[in-house]
Amino acid sequence: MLDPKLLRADIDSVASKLKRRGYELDVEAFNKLEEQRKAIQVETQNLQNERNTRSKGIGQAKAKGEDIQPLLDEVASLGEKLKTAESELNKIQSRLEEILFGIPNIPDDSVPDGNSETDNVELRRWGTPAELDFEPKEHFDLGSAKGLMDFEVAAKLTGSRFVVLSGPLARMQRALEQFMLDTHTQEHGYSETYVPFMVNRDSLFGTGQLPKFEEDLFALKGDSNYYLIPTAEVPLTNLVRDVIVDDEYMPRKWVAHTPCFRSEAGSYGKDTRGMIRQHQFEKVELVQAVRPADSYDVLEELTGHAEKILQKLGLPYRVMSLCAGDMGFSSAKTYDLEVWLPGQGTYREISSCSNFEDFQARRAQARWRNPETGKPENITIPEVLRPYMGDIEKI
RNA sequence: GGAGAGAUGGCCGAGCGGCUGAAGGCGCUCCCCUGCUAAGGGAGUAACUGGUUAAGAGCUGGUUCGAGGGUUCAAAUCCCUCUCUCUCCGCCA
Repeated sequence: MLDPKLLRADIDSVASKLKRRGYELDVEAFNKLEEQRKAIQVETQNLQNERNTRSKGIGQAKAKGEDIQPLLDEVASLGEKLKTAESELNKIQSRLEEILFGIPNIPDDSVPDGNSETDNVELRRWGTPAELDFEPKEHFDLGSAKGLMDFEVAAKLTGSRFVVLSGPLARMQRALEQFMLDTHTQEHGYSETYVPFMVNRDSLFGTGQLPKFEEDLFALKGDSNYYLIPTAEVPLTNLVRDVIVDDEYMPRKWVAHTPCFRSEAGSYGKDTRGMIRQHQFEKVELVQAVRPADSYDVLEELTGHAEKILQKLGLPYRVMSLCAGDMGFSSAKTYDLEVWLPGQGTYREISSCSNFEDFQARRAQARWRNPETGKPENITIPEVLRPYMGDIEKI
């Protein structure tokens, strides 16, 4: 959510920046509502003030043993007036909020113009796609041929857009997860984190999936408050929801491996073959909470961390700066990493790095200030697990 | 699933429906004292937000004692619903 003060102070420039991403802000409507809000809020607070001082007076009179009936008669009509004013104020404020929560983040000035994918700007390439003297196959042909990747049996178990991996392929997925976690924790300074795979509405609201994108989520048991996470970004970012942290707390660097669940509503017919657009997939997510002034440097740094993984794996890729019209709702600037897919003869998105500025923080009421340092305690690791944990003996 | 207890400021912990934004303690900040250390004395110490303003300075309002409703002139205090935490019993693919 944008800073309401920014909208009050300089709505025109906000509107023109939002226009770059194809969002039309109704300036006139907002200003009008805002004017009403101000008038009614002042009136309401005046009435509250009157009630407070009068009630105090009644209390004091009673304490002195005076007759309070005349005073009670005086305030008789106050309650009704206050109630009316308050409900009017609530109505206007919730309308303002509705507008506010529906406004996407402002694209940074460095974000290229454009409306769609085709306007994204390539920044750099790494690696060269191999020259092959044979016809490369798609991953699903390779996997299916070896009997290690089975979409049919997954469809039987659940439905379309799921997969069963077997033997070395399942193990390779695990190896990738481990490799990424180890690289990010040991070389890039992230703190490994295990989080719930289900979150409540407040958390989804904090990162901006709700209220607008409910249909992209899997909810549990109808009207329950539990949703499967579409990305670990949700639990990780919400770690600091409603929290005021100390300056020393920053920067915070989290990495988590989780399954992700997406309904892929609206993408029917797209990428129906293979593992590219599944309802369930594994992801290693990086999230940093940093001081506002550092956020753009950190975006570059974090993108570099993601690139490092592809470099170590020897996978050619390119870095795209998404244009204003192609960025996600909460993002102020986004880089996509696109990896070369020999079977498709093209680069495809594999990773996405965004700076949300204070958009999510404000939504989630995450602020910074005071620290809470816990004392570390030693936990002995069972011997058989040590090989999987870099041979350390204690935590 | 059943029975019970609880949720108050950075932390601990009081709190008869009005004079409690909240006693007391700890912590923290500043000052005094003490040749170091320890101790002692004094003062201060919630957040958010509206209006005003160039202002995150000041002034002046409002809101907040787990959350949401309600009763009342007045609610941390009374009533209802919900969430979470703790204890005991049951269940556990």
